[in-house]
Amino acid sequence: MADVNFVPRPVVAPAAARVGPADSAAPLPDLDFELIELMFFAYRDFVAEPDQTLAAIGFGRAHHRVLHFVNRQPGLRVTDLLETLRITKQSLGRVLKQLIDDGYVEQTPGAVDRRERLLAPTEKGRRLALDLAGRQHARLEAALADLPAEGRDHVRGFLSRMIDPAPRAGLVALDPAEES
Amino acid sequence: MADVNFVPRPVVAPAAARVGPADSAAPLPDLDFELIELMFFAYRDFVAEPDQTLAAIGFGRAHHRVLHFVNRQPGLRVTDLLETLRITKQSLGRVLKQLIDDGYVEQTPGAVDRRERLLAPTEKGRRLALDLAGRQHARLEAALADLPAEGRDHVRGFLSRMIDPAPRAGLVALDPAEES
DNA sequence: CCAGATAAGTCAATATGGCTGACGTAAATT
DNA sequence: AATTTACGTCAGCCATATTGACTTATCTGG
Repeated sequence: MADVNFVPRPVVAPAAARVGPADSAAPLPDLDFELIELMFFAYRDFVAEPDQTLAAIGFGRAHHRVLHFVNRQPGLRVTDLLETLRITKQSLGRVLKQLIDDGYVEQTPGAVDRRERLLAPTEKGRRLALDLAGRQHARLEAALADLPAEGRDHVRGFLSRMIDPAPRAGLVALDPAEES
Repeated sequence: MADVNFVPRPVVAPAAARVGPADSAAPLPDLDFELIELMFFAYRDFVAEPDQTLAAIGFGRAHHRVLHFVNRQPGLRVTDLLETLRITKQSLGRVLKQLIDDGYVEQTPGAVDRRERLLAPTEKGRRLALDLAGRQHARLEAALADLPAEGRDHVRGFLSRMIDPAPRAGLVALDPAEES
């Protein structure tokens, strides 16, 4: 067990067999390199399919992320999106403009605060977002299919705990020296 | 259950509460958006820490990947690395050159095939690779800590099955029409 | 032994998606 | 009335990826 389905790399040959003296016998620390690599390969293949679909219509991964969250939370503000994605206004501006110009996302002024531009997917945008999400969902489902019921919760819990807690917006300003 | 530790987004307000008419009641297909987002946030935070360390010495994520696999399989060839990372020779070239120039990676001509340049980390390279891997390992361990013994296997199996099978190098040339 | 394949490196151009810094404008808040 | 906030935009920089073309050294099969 432990390397259940591990196929990613070419694994051409033991590699170390090609070097002569490089067998430096330094006791490698007990790190789970394999799990680290699983994260890398899993994420890479997780986004590969959407990437292809997007490339065909002149979009990239950045457009996907924006469209995804706009579709998930219609009516969200630009600022919300910036915080969610943790990118700058300028970076967002570029891709958002394209999404709007190409008719995937709509902007409407906020009803209560008219400075806000609330974002929502158009029907076209919703279709694309759901198409992309559908592929990713299918892949996730396939990977979860063999697991027992608790397995799904384990995976979900694991991923949740890999996430840094959201930076508490207001409360950070306190200088530790000020504590006295 | 199901949203065990889900904290990522700012979640400023229900969002839909700000739009008036946008409640288009279209029956959203039954996709696990939350899990899709967990993948996104988990991976983002998984690489964030290494990214910071690397930025301090003028390296980026690309250097991390190269150094990681060189450290993992000392003596591997440039070609192996290209296949593992699925990038082009030119992309690799730039990054690899920097790693060599800065003394993190060494090249030695293959003993049997002298065209090959076998890659191995220097002591300095090994230290950096292990430092980065150590942080990622710690984060993974923390996320796995709460799980029961089988939980770890579930996570591992899930990630493994998220990976596309390696393209069988030689066997692809067969045109289906040629089958007859 | 030589022709051709292979391993690696390199030059040049291009695209994407991040970033900083500096401004501008409209609307809300104090 | 002054300030802050939400958003947009111009300009430039950097990292990382791409394609295409070419060179050099070396290995391998006929």
